[in-house]
Amino acid sequence: MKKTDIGLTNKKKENFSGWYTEVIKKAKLMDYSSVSGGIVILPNAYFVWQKIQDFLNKEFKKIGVKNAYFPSLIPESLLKKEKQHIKGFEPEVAWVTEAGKTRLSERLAIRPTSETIMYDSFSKWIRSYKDLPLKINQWNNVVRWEFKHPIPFLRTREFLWQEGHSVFSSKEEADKEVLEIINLYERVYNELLAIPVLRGKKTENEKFAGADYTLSLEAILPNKKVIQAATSHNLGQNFSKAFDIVFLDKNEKEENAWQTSWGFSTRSLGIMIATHADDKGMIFPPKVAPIQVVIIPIFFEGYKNKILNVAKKVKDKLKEFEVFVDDREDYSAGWKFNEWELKGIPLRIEIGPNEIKNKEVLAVRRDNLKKEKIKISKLNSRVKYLLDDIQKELFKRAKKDFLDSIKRINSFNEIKTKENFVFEVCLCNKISCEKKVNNQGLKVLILSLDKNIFNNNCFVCGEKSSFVAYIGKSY
RNA sequence: GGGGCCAUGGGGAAGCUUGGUAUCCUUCCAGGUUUGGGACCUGGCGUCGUCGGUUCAAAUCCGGCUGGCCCCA
Repeated sequence: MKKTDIGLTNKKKENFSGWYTEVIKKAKLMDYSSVSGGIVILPNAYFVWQKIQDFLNKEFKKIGVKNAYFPSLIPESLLKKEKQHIKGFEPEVAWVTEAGKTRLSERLAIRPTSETIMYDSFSKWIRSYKDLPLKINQWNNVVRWEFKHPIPFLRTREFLWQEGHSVFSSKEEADKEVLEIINLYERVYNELLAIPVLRGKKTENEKFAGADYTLSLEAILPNKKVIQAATSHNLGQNFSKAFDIVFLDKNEKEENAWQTSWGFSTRSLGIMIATHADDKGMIFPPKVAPIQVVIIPIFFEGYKNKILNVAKKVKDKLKEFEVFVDDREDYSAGWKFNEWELKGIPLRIEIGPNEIKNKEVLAVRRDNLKKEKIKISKLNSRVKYLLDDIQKELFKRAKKDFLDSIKRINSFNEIKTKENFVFEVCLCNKISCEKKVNNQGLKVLILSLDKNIFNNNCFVCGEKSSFVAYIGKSY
């Protein structure tokens, strides 16, 4: 076979969108459906989504968030109750107008987000301060009919997410929660997906329609475009006024409740793929890999059964990991190596006659293709170490690209006036500064900016501190 | 919002200008020899996104629709 036929035809650095599409198709992460902007999320990608769900559900439980489910159709009258909200979403709402041959008396929106339908219920449920706080989350799909061309995972007209909605009796509690949630989302990116993100606040033009303010995470794609990675909104009393969510406080006084809403979507899968995959194909961070270790028996005449037996034993030793034995006999070993590299499995273990002789296996890591012989007696602990190390290495690599990108974006010199902002990053110690990656990158950015334009007060603590914003080219 | 490109078997391409019933690579299926970086032999499946028009005849020409991609605001 010709060398050019091996692996991907597009290069990550030369043709990002061609490369991205090729990776997700060939690694079997998604398939196109016959609805424009609607994709099929295939099992390998959906596995990652389930890992994210597991993580978030566990954390939600700790802070008293409960899962529930609300209808996907929202009556027009409800959707229009909060003025800023409908103004922001109206252009991209899809409507149901008929059932069978009957025209509906009121058209129904397919939810672009669920504030309105949920808060209609909340107003019935909440009577007293004793009913608060109320924290409800739902895992669902939403439809936002964007007219920009869809990009699998990154911009689709239907996507999966979780949307959390909390109601509090004071502004302070709401302020505290939006920050707490954005920190939680950052942990999903850092700890599970091994992706660095910037944390900050959206500008007035970019904030959620109907919110007082929006905190967000922004990631940077390999093509240097900035992309919103998750958001957490403080809704103030805007919706509680529109939906009449009132409670009696301890002094028997009626008061409007304070609300927040926050979401994390399957766009994160696209950011993960774009960040870690390379010119050989996908690379899964080990913590979310559908298969963490693939075992490839190398068959030789007379050794077949022996090798299969050892492969089985090795698999049993690695019970705590997701392991797959590729014992297909009609594919050559080389073919399998390439296929599993394309699919992004973090660690490959080869077992052949040499290994059997020496009671060891040959391990090859996907991130740098380094090979290493491991004694079978030490297998479990070494595999654990290697998977951890791959996770760390991917994060380290992503951070390096992240900083390079920030320098590049900075050099674009597109930021001239405050009106161009989409996003502000606070350098206040209380929020972002424990992350060295943010510090370093932003220092570079800030040096070349006009400090008179960019100085501001911290949006959380109110102290004088520097804000930085960039537009780059955002998705 | 404005402009451009593309659609041929599971994947990738040629054929289209000048209409004559489709070719190559790969995959897939069956059998056999193989397996340490995409093995080989033999045989086999598969019909031009979709709807309509022109024509004796359409992958090819014309129009609508659907889907995909890119660039600029």
